[in-house]
Amino acid sequence: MTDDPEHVCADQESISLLLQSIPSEDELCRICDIFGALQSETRLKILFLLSGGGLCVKELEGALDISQPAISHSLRTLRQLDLVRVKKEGRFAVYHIADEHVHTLIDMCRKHVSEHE
Amino acid sequence: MTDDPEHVCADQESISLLLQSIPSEDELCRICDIFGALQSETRLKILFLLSGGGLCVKELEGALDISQPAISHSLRTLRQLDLVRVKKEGRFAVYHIADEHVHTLIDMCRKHVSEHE
DNA sequence: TAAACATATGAACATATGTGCATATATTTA
DNA sequence: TAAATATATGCACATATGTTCATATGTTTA
Repeated sequence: MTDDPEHVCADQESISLLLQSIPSEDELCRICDIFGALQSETRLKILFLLSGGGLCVKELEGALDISQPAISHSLRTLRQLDLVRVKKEGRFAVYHIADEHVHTLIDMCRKHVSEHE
Repeated sequence: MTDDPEHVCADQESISLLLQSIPSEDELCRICDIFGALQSETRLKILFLLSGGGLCVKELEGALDISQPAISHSLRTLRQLDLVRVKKEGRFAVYHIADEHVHTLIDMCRKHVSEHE
């Protein structure tokens, strides 16, 4: 015998209702892609570095022990999802965090890290 | 001729300094894994559904057009990263969002979605 | 205009990941 | 204890992803 009352499954109607409250396939897909882009040490490092201010590819190359093409590929991924933006300055391509959303996300990560001792 | 002053690359010292401000490899790895878990329509749907309250596997199965084993696999992934937790209630395994961090994350997604019209 | 520099891209390969199927485990009910 | 129910797991396969190498593009300087 158990103290806990047994769980009562919701009927199909309530479940259908629940389903309506979640984002559409399209929206989920987009969210997915964004998280996918963040599932990469390289791209996370880039975002953390850029969160301090704009940097060109050369600087990122100096900071990260990763080849230039690999960095460019990562930047493209981040660019395509509008997580970073480029501005051409002379011969350099200066990348920066796209907007406050992304800044918030990075801050969130920092907090998460610091809270886990 | 251009109005913009050309970008000036930071020297290696400043770059080394920048590097110190980003999370350690270990922490990055953990963040990576979390985002990795979120890069899945199935797992995102599960999280959105659970954000309304605890649900057992059976209910998730009724809501999602996905096989029971696939759902269990997804739940395991989420469990291992402590994004969801289980509580056994009789013969049911009731899953719920692990903590406020995760709730915040899901809310963030909802906001993101609603702000992009 | 040639050379040097900064960045981007494409193809290819190795590895990671998700899903289905079969099946194992655990709990409850008869 | 047998049968039914609820969930978990292992394996295998198809697909997705990241990285490297070679090379293309674009910009500046000599």
